[in-house]
Amino acid sequence: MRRGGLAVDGFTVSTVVSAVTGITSVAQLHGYAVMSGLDSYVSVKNSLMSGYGKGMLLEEAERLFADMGDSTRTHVSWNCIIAVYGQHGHGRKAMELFQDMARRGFTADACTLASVLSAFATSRDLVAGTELHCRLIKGKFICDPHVASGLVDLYAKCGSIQDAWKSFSEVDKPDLVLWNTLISGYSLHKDFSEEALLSFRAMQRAGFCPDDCSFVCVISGYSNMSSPSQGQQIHAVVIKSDIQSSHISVHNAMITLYSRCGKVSEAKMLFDRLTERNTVSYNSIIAGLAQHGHAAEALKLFEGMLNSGYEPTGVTFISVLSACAYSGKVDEGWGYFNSMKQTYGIDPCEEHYSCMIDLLGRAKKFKEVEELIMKMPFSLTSVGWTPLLGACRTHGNMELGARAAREILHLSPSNSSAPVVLSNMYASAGRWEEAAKVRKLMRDRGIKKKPGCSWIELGRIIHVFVASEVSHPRIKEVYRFLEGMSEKMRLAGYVPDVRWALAKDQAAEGEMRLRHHSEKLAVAFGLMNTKEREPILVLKNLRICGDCHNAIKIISGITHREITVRDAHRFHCFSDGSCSCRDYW
DNA sequence: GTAGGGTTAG
Repeated sequence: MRRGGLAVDGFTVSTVVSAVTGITSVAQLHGYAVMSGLDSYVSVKNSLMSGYGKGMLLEEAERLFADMGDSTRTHVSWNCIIAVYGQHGHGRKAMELFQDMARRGFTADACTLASVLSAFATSRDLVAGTELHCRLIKGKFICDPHVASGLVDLYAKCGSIQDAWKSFSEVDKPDLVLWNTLISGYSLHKDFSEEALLSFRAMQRAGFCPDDCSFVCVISGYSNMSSPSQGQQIHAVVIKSDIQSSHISVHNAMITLYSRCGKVSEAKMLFDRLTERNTVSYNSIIAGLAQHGHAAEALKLFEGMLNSGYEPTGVTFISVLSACAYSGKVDEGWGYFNSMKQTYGIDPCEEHYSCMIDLLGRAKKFKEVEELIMKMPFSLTSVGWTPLLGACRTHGNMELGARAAREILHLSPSNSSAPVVLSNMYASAGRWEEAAKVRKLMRDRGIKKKPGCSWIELGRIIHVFVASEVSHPRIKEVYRFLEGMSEKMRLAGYVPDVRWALAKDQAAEGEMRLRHHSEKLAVAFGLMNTKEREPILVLKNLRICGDCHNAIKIISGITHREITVRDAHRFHCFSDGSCSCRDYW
């Protein structure tokens, strides 16, 4: 351009700067602007501020803004710095500037509000966000798609999905991004996966052509549904849409979708075929492999990732540490945990500590767990206490388990799984009175146990089984089938483990209850209704019970079937009488 | 010249 003899003005530099996201380029352009005197243009300063913000260099942006002073600033300068604070998750700071701006006589526009709201969404600040929303209700701004998407995003990320929908419905003509925000909001909530799909279709009916982001959002909604046939269906839609070749994030979402549907080998194939990868691609496949118990492969891939020059992130380490936890690799886990800070400059957050607690707890190293908790730079929330409680149950550490359960109940009083686990622990140790006390506490507080349910998809129909419930139309056949198999199971070494029966049952009654566990019913139904040797997949909302785990191992041996059960934590792949988790879970 | 949505874990 310069060689062609055309003048480079402030506007050109602004345009170029805003098109550049890499920080080195922004710094270079900044240098160029200073040298050529173009930095006297406000528009250039504004764009440089945005450029620095996108490059996560908050201080540089702040310096530019401070140097400008009130005489140079325009309302766009204010909008830019507010957006930068939003990108860094500083909601309250964005709000302060928003108020400051008004005090100094600058008028806020839709652009300003969209940025402030997005800042609150990023910082999950429902209180401040709602306050701002209330002040907007009388005005025209809530009908602006940019402002509305800030509201939808805020409410969805803070868990108020109904309010997200309300904010969406205020807008007469939603644009593509607003639709995507709604779909993404639904996809964040497991119970609203169906709505994510419905919105995706509604958006198409409204005449919009989904972009890469729409696909990413709807695919992550599908991932929560864990329905293999629907997973394949959306893959077909992606391929047909022709969007797939160019968008790495769509592929990454598909990798997760296949993993969560129990098809980790398909996920791996997809990953292997990628011509372009990024850190998230690695994070996705490492997570998938870890959840399926392929710890060695996950860790090998992690090493491959490092060798190929990809920088791991905090999320990478969550998968890596959970791979170690699932496979009992204590020393390796410590090595990776320590390398986070030392080698990669990543400060471990509570999730990482929680993985370490899980790793050490499963390995029965409770002393090390307590030391780690003492050394932590913050106090544990239920995120960390939950795996510890699980480990205490596995190893029968009643005292520490009771403490963990108390802490969880204190921190999140409506948590229903902690008291159930605790009362089961007491019950399996024969401490019935204490078990009953916990049950009473649950009743008093109105805490209800989440019913265990398992489901299996056959011919695109999802069959749901709830423990001890007889609502499935063919439930009698299922019981007959299990009855018919019980002798073979006994001969193969199955002994019912009544420690997993709830409450104060007599042994015989406990055994009956075990037989009614939802995962056994779903597995039996699968075996009855599929061809010989056909693998089956069962999904469960809670963790698989120890007795079912043992029973399904034996069933896989006597029926020569590959049976995969995905519970709330991970996948168990049973075949020839053993499980991919090697009984370490 | 400035603004809104996305993938990964638990």
